Amino acid sequence: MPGNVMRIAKLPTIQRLPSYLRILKMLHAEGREQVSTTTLAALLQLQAIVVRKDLSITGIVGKPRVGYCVVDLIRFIEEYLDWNNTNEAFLIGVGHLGTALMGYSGFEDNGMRIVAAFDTDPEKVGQTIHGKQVLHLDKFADLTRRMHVQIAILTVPANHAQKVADVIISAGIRGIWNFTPAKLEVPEGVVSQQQNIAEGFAVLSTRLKHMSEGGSGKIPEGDEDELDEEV
Amino acid sequence: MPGNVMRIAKLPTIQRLPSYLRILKMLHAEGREQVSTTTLAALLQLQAIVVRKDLSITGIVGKPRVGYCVVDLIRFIEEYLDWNNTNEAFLIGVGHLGTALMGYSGFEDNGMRIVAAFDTDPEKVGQTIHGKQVLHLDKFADLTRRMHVQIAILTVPANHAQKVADVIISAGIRGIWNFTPAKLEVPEGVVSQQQNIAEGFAVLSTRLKHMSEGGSGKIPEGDEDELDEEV
DNA sequence: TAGATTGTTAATCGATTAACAATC
DNA sequence: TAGATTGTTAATCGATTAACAATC
Repeated sequence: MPGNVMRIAKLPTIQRLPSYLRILKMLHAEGREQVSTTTLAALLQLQAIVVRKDLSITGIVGKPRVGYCVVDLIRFIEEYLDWNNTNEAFLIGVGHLGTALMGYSGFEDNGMRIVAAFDTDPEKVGQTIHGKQVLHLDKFADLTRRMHVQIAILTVPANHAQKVADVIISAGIRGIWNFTPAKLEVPEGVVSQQQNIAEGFAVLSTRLKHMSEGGSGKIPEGDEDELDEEV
Repeated sequence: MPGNVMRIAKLPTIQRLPSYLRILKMLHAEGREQVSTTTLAALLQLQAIVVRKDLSITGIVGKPRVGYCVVDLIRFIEEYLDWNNTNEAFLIGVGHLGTALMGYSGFEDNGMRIVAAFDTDPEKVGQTIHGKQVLHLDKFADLTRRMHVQIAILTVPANHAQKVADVIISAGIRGIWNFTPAKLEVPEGVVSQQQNIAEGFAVLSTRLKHMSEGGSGKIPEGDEDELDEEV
């Protein structure tokens, strides 16, 4: 019984919220004060009804014939996602990907900031990368407690992922953004969210394949019986 | 009418296939010859019935009481995803993320290989990163045609994404793996797949928030009426 | 006012889960 | 044989889409 696979209601909605936020901030920068779901939908290649349903979960109230107040909408979405006050995060594993994430400036828009990184490699420990110190993993527990950091970004090799996860969880980490392909087992009360880039490529490959075969990238409904492979 | 938002049947299944593949390759490396959905499900924190349904779309046939032949299953999944013959890809935009992806060795398991990278920055053009040449974007069209490359990985700044996409599409690219937050407009016959890391963090944030509020990270069903925010 | 847009309720669609016969 | 597992059909669940009254 896989009990720690948590279900979250309205998952697709939550996943779409960041793109609304991004567009809204762009509109706000352009001086736009009101926006309708029709406009948002066009910009994001969605149906207007989807946008309306999505926004409603934040509790925002719009004006018929006008739409929504852009700044209010930004505030409601940020509050819903808990992105209104910046969450501090530690990154563990300063490889290529870890280094790239340390230099990614976009996290500030997601209410998150990497404040330090950890590794065990003596070559990396002591360096400063993108303005952030790389510390030895031995110092993780102490710093996590002193700085009350709750979120960790995991960019270690897959075969070390569980071991490192156990360490950082016992140090007090409550949420792990897992960039490794390893499935983590975490205790009750700890959230692990996997960022699986292979997923995305699987969808791309399949759509490309079916496009060249079938025609339009859409997989036909009932006729997947042919199979030129014998066992 | 957002016509280029393509629908693909069984999207969740396709997204799960890479994790089966990863586990199966591990089991194969350990010398395991047969595997049941019960075992796979336990390793991936899924329900056995989900695994069974997922695997069935590849056309694999199992043996009651035994399970599936590991190597056959690997072959069927790879064939379904079109990962059996290595697809060559170009990467555009040699920033932090682009560099990290160029050094990522895991793509070979996904039937994909980055063969060269492109940029317009004179400082970057001419370099060799992780054994791959960085060429000027001017050479993209010529090389794409000569090498018959169909897939591009887009890691340019978001505000250049559409412009660069137009260039590479006219050069013959058929599939774009888009790592920018910008929504791309692509013509009929071209597939654009967005890799949106903010999505993942939105889910993590929301689960963390509701865990500390509600209790177990599961969002309650019908009582999201309270809202301590007045307009 | 006329009409675009919101917000809600109902209908549809697809994915997950349950049930169970078939199989080795 | 007994029983674990497959594969299929049916039931449930949730998300998307459609319809439409309310509103400014």
